[in-house]
Amino acid sequence: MCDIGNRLKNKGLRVTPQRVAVLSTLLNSKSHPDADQIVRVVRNEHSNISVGTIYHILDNLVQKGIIKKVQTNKNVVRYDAILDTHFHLYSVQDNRIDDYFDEELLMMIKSHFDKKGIRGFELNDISLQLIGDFK
Amino acid sequence: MCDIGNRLKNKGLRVTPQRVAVLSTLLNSKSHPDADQIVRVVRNEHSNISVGTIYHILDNLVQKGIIKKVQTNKNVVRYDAILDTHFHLYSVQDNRIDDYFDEELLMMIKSHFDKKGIRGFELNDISLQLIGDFK
DNA sequence: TATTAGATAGGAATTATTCCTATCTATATG
DNA sequence: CATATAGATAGGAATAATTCCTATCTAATA
Repeated sequence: MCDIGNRLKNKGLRVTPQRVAVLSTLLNSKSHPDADQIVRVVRNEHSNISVGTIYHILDNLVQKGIIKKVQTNKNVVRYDAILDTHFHLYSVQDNRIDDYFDEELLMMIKSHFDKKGIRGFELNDISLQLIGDFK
Repeated sequence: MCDIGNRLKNKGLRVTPQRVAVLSTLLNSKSHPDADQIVRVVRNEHSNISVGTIYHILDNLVQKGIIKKVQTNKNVVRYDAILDTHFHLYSVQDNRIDDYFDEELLMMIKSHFDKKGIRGFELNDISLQLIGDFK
């Protein structure tokens, strides 16, 4: 059984062609697509998969911690198949979100909070967007 | 002329009761409301201000740099009247977003990027969300 | 291979936002 | 202070993103 099947099975989700199609589409995408973009790619290959199902599957995958939602300031939700904490380069102009891995910065921020913490708040995850323009 | 009037005028926006109501509502709010919440508060006092106008005004204010949009992973846009770069405590459970000011951390991150930069990317702003739970 | 809990298709419903245009008004100017 | 007008608003229709509904289907267990 392929890796994608295992990811589903390990979290107690049945392995269906629809879920495999959605998850592999997201794994193959570098651009943090929204649901509509995922729908278009998935239905290119499997024209019979319904839109509602794709939304439903994306929810499943988020609930089970197999994928994550990406923060935006638009009224669309975008998705990310990379679970390890990492950062995002966010270009407003071309609506593009790229991954940005910076282990040094991540350690710096983590140790900052390990030391001082935040009164009244239990920190679980860090989401850093670097806003600017690609050149 | 009050401070709110000046904020508008300085950016070349006419001072109208509608704009004053929207901006002062946002300034008085600590919770980074979405448009619908702003609509409800504004129309509590001024029941004749139309919903479309409030959306339009929020856009104006963002365009002119008088307010900012806040990143979320829902399909609603939320707003922030504080312009200085600061961070957000983000609780998924109760859908609450609080401000978090941490000058030390901000300086740390800024100087990190002053030193090393990001190849192929011009950095303009930093958006950091601290995800967890209030206790 | 039969059973069934869980998944999907397809479309309707809902929610958030944008668009449209006739009417109105803040403000610059005489 | 009266007025002209560029810009703003009201109200509702239109669009976009997502969720909901339910009859049907199927992966996986025994």
